[in-house]
Amino acid sequence: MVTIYEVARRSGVSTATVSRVMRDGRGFSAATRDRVLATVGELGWVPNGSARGLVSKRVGIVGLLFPDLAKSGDAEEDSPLYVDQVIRGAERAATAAGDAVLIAATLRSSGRQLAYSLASKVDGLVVLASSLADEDLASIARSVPVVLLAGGAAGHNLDSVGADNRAGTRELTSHLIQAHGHRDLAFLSGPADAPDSVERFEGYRDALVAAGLPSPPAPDAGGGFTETGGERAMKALLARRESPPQAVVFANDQMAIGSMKVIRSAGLRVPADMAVTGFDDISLSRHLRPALTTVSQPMRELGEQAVRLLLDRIDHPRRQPRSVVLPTEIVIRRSCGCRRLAGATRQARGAT
Amino acid sequence: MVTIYEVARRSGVSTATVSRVMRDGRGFSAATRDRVLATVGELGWVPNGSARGLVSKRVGIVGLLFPDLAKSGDAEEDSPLYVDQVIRGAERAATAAGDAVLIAATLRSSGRQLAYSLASKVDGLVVLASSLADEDLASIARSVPVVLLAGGAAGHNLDSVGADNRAGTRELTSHLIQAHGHRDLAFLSGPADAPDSVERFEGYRDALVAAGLPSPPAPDAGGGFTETGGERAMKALLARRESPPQAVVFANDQMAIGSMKVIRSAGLRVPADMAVTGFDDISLSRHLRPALTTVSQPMRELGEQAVRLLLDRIDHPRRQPRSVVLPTEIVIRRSCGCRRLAGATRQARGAT
DNA sequence: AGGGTTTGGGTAAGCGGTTACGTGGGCAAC
DNA sequence: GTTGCCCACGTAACCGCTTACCCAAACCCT
Repeated sequence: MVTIYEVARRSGVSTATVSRVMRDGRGFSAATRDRVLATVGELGWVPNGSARGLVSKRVGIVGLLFPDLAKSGDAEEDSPLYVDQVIRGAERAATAAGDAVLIAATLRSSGRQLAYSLASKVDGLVVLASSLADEDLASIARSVPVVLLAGGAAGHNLDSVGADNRAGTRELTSHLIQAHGHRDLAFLSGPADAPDSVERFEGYRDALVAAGLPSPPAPDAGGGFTETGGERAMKALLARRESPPQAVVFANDQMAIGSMKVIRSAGLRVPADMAVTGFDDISLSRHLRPALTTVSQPMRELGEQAVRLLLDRIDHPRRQPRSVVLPTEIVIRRSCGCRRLAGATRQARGAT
Repeated sequence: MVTIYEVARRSGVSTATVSRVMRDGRGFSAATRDRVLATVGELGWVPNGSARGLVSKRVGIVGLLFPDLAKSGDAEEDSPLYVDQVIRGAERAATAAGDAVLIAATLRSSGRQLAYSLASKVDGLVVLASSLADEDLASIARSVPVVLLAGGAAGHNLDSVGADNRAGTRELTSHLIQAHGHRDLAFLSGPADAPDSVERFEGYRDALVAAGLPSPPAPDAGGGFTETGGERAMKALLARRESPPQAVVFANDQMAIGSMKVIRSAGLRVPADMAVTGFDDISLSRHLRPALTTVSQPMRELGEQAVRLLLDRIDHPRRQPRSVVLPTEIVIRRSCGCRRLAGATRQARGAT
């Protein structure tokens, strides 16, 4: 392994000069710079990041922790596209800042271990909701900067970024009520502990209340944030009721998609017999037949913002924690019963 | 920032003992261990990864370099799901081995810089085809272990993993010819420099030749590996010919999907007027109407294998480079004209 | 009882960079 | 001819761990 000493020796300068050439860009002549750079190229020297990180207290890596749904039981194909987009966004923001992103998926069981292992390798951590038990999150946050993504910032005094779930679902549900005249609705939730799902249910309830309909105490059924989760939730819903509701609001797109085949095999048609909506606007939803009416949230931007907040936090450790809420937007397609798509989307800004 | 010295002092032991407790698990009494662990918990100490990496010559991080198609021009939504799956696979294999994955997307322009920046932070690199110019790849590979993913291992003497593109496309094309009796086919390629695309075209040609049809010198048209790429390629194809071909073999799913609307607006129906096939079997393809006949390749496994090869290489620097080819499998759905799905898939093992 | 081995644990030398500080030469200002 | 300053560069301490080596006490055997 070639080191800075070797480079210095071969260039006839000290290691300090080599280091300066590689960094600031001052304190040496052009001739020296060229000589050093030539040696570097010749030797193929790559400065050791650990050594650099050790002295500068900054490794140029941010971590992204997310829950691995696929691993924890459900089918492979159910893996959340949502996370992929967030990863992409995080990568983009980090690269733009000269950093890189370290990713790790937590199982319920291994979360704590993994988080600590990550923490030792990064300058800070972006933690997606439900990747970590609350106590582990709190513990980690004491030793490394953390920003929370998509929920649950409540108890912890941390930076956080999320989408306006509540306003989005409220707008969407209102559309179902006002534009389509539905009065018999149901909400099928994601995992009980997912803050996203909870907020979306609240938006749903807001809309019902605003329309003078009874306020449901809890979601009608629930499941994972996955296709099979949606399948199960829909089965449970149909089994529980004598007649199907006029419209079903799902906590996310994948659940809505998963429910489709259950609906069909129950002899029902979407949207004629039952309107169906999702949340996220994953790319698949647009291609579906009927195309899925849903709420789009800026998944990639979520990842970007989270990393930006984190980098800012790293540079300013004692700044007041901030909370960023990105707007969502309803996307009207066919599955709600709409036929024409003019003026189809509109932004849902909440007052949360 | 709390260090091992602080932990040692508070526990009344030396740093050596703290280190031993955190690592091997020998050379200290149970009482000492408990005392140290208690202090660690109390202080929330996380060992500094840089310091550790500096002495142990191993940071426990592997890098994954991939091309960012979205960034480099085409629309956002065209981003390759394929890569996301590879990332997940890599993450899984790395986590299983106690490592983590650092990801970075290269633009054409910034590739070299980025690769070096990554190289300084990792123990090794998985490089996806077309993330790096050939010369940069060679240069990087001299200073850090590299395994190549999905192509182009030819010139470089590196470990590599890929899917059996050629056999997959051959089987699929043969199906079009034999089962459906098509004799007028077209192939629409991905980026000209993508080894995957080239191999798929070769498989296509193999099948034509095997059926006694003329061997085309080159793809009928091409584009990026994206929806808009498919759109453009299909437009070019239709513009160039008097009548549409009976079947079109695309270099990947996203292109096939992108072409659908062009086909429809040309007044053609899939598969009645034109059969269409893809490659990859992204999750979207199953949900399409008509569902897309395609070749599935184990994207996640590709990522897993690549990381495993890499970790192996890191442990054994002078082992002979290996090349792993994973089998592909044709997935018969509706877009080729098939109506019944019995015995729908079969593995395509090549002799490559 | 004496010598060898094991056990528990301390000392300190690095790992490969960065950077505060020091130094000598050249040059402008007086 | 001094003095003072800037520039280009070297010296060496230090970042926070790991581990080779050393040592004392306890244990075991003949």
